This record gives sequence, structure tokens and C-alpha cells, in this order.
Amino acid sequence: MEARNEYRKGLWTVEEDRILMDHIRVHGKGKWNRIAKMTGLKRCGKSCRLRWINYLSPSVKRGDFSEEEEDLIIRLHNLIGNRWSLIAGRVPGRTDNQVKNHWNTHLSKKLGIKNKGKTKANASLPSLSRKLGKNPSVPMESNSEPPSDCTCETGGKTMVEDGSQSTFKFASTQEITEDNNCGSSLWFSNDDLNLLTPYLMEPLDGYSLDFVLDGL
DNA sequence: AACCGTCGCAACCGCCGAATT
DNA sequence: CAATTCGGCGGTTGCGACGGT
Repeated sequence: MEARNEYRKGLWTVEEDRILMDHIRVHGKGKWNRIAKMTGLKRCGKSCRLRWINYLSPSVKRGDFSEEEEDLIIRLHNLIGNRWSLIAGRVPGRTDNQVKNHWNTHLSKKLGIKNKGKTKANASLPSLSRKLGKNPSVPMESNSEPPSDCTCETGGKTMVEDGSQSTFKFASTQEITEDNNCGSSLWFSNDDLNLLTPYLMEPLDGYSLDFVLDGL
């Protein structure tokens, strides 16, 4: 079906990166599917978007994750599960892909979460599936708009180091089920969060809750 | 030095909801 | 209002790098 277009796959070359960046510099982000036509780049729109978001964007931080970042990811994951984009939105400069990869390769190991090798990924949380989004009973709050693209700034808020080394005891997250509504939407309302049991909130001690939840 | 298994990360896939036509 | 396109998400795969034997 797609034989006619023959988009390239695999790793991006320096030249492809340059073409994409030039295009974005001139035309801005968006309209990803038109980039191929406009630039002659043999990459589908999705691929372009991913390349920009995960690698080329100047807001993407490279390099190792700091302890603070790991700490935050662990806490947020404990709270909301595999909602990588949501978690990434709270970790300045990190993308969902980075967070997901780091979790799967480092943190899950560090925390002793079985990953069954590389296949059939973990789903440490019964995955608050997006399919639940069809639940009509979800109260969508007016303030529950999603974080904008690359909301990486922390708004001047600082994280508090609690001084403890990374020994986290995890309460079971199994309690978060469809019944809690919180899986019904990408974004939690304040009420939704109140449904979370205290022990789920506890791992966030040391952080301003506002910092964690702001924009959710 | 060569082989092999594992690891880590970039990228792809399939699905879904929102936006546009 | 229906159909189509677009953008975004989480899960999964592919492959190069690396380390052990």
C-alpha cells in the first residue's frame, strides 16, 4: 500500500537532520506530513516529529539522568504508572521516550522490577489504558488541560532533596483501577488525585505537590 | 582475536482522539 | 455530520556498542 512512497527507515543521517532542522527553523513545528513533500526528505511525518521531539529540539537534555531526575521519575511512576509523556512533562528537558527507555533499562532494574528481558514490556501498573478514556463518567476539569508541547520549564520551582539514598519501598499500585476514574483521561483533576490513597501520595513527600501536579 | 550474549538507545508500529475538510 | 488527516501516546523492535569467555 505504501510502496509508492518509500519512506526511509532507520537511523537518521546528519544530512537528514540538517534538512529537518532547516525546515523547522523556517516554518516552525507542525504539519509534519508535509515536510517530506516540501523538503524532499524521505521520511514520514511521524518520523520527522519523533526525530525533532526526541533528539533535535534544543529543549532536549542529553546525557545521564541525575539522581534528582531518577528520584522524580520513580515517584511519579509510582503514582501514575506508565504515563511516560505525563512523567516527562514533569522532568525538565527529558522526553517521554527518554524517560521510558531509562525506566526500562535502568530504573526497573534498580528497583528490582521484573522486566522479562526485552519483550512484552512490563506494564508495572495495570496501565491506566488510554482505552479507558472512553469512559463517559470522567469529570474533565476546566483546569485539566494537558501540558503544552515541551513544557519543560519548572517555573522556577525547585525540587527538594530529601537526602535519602535511593531506597524506595513501593506500595502496590494495583489499587489504581478503572474505578478510580483517574485512568479515564490523560489528565487528572484534583478530585481524581484525592482518590489516590495516601500511601500513593507519600512517595512524593519532599516535593511540592503543586510542582508535581501543576498542569496535570 | 574471534565469537557470542547482553545492554542501551533510537526509531518504528499500531492505536486513539482531536482537528480539519 | 461524516470522512479524512494529523498529532500524540505507550509498547515494541532493531541494531550498534560493549564486555565476557
